[in-house]
Amino acid sequence: MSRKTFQRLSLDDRRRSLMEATLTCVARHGLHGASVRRITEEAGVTVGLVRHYFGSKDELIRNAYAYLVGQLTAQASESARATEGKSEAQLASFLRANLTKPNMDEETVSLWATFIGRVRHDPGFAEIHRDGYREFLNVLESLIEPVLIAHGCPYSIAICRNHAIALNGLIDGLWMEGAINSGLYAQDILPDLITSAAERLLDLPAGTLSAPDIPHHTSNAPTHPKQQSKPS
Amino acid sequence: MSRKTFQRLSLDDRRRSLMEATLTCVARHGLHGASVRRITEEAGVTVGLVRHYFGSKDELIRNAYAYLVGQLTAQASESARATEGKSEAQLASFLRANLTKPNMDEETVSLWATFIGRVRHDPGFAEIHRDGYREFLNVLESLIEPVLIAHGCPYSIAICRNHAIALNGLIDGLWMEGAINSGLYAQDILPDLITSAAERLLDLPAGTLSAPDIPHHTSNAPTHPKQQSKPS
DNA sequence: CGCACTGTTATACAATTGAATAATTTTAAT
DNA sequence: ATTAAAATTATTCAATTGTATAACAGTGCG
Repeated sequence: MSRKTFQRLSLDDRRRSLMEATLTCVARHGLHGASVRRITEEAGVTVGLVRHYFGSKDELIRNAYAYLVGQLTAQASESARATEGKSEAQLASFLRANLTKPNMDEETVSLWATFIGRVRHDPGFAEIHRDGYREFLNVLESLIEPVLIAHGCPYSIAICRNHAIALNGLIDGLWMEGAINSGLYAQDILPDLITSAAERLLDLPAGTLSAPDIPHHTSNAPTHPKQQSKPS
Repeated sequence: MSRKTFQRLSLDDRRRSLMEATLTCVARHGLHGASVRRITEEAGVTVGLVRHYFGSKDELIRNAYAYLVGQLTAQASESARATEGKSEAQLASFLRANLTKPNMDEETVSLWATFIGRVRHDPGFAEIHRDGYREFLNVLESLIEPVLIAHGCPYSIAICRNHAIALNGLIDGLWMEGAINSGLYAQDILPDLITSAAERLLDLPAGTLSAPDIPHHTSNAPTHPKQQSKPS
């Protein structure tokens, strides 16, 4: 009857390991099925560590949520930052990043929704969500602004913000429904769909955001390959 | 120690009562806090009835979810159907209905998100969600079609469907973020924002959807004096 | 090498959970 | 008014939950 041999991890490593195990368990079994025992088993440790590192299970879950939100926005804005070239390309890259892997992932969306359900009841969750959302809006605004200016669109802070709100809604909605409703339509259509939709939302000429350089191959558009009617 | 006096309810009434109590409890305490005991206490009965009417707690929750989804789409499409006049007005009415009370409600959105998190793990939830989503898309398509035709827009089944997908994404995203993020911006702006956004998404002339007849200048009514009556 | 520190394991415990069963009351038909 | 069937209550039970506590073991410092 020897004890389990173990390895001491640094504070950050152990905390991250527990948070990731939490996300895995919530994704697999839902919030109600993510018990401390399952989480710690997933992380390969025993239950005591939750109390040791996070004080309580709730605090662990809150931290895991913040960890997830951080990763999501970081990945998308990183994708924009990594795109060289004109501001249109960066905005397009950001939009597409939200509707392609790894962000566009059923498990991730499912996780996100599960946590959103707790925002209303837990002030800690509310704060995490609000901060994440605010940052997302800010990134979006900073990407929209130069595009509007470059095209001589009517511009003001209020206009820019409203565009960001609408665009964010579009991203979120397509992201959620698209990831969960795999089956009603192919997810592949979403990146092209959102770039074209964004052009119209921002009153940009058609084609501004789609394929300035790279051919995005709008796969199979059977009958009407493109709608380029521009009513005056 | 006499027993609790009780009243026999019809099968439908009792079932609905239990489903509504379930939604109330999930909204108040989250899924994990909606225990059979709390639910039945909310409904004013004892725990045995869950087994009697639904067989298991999971089945009760599934039914409550279907009940919620049904109410949501019914209310929105009812709002469109009740609007007399041109097809533009009906579409506008549908859009606005999704972003005003009673559909635009933090508790409702929170409920919806909580359930969405289970869609991935529970085939029963998945079916309910898919059916509800499909119907929502269909309603949207049937509202978009006549508007496109009336304005001589390029039209095909594929185009119409893509517009419905985008518009549905916009609705869902604004609905969710708007309801939960009260504080970052006023929810009042959303109805106008979505009508104007929808005009651009569908390539309609500006003003087509906004205020054809009715001035919906929703003067900032701080509190909603009238409680939305639940369909009995 | 020895020793203290603390990360980690192991175990215990009270509370809560969903479900099952038995007992009782209401309702409606006769 | 009797009676049978169904609805509802009351109670029990095993399993699981989150947390608390004590014992152990890996690590680095002297």
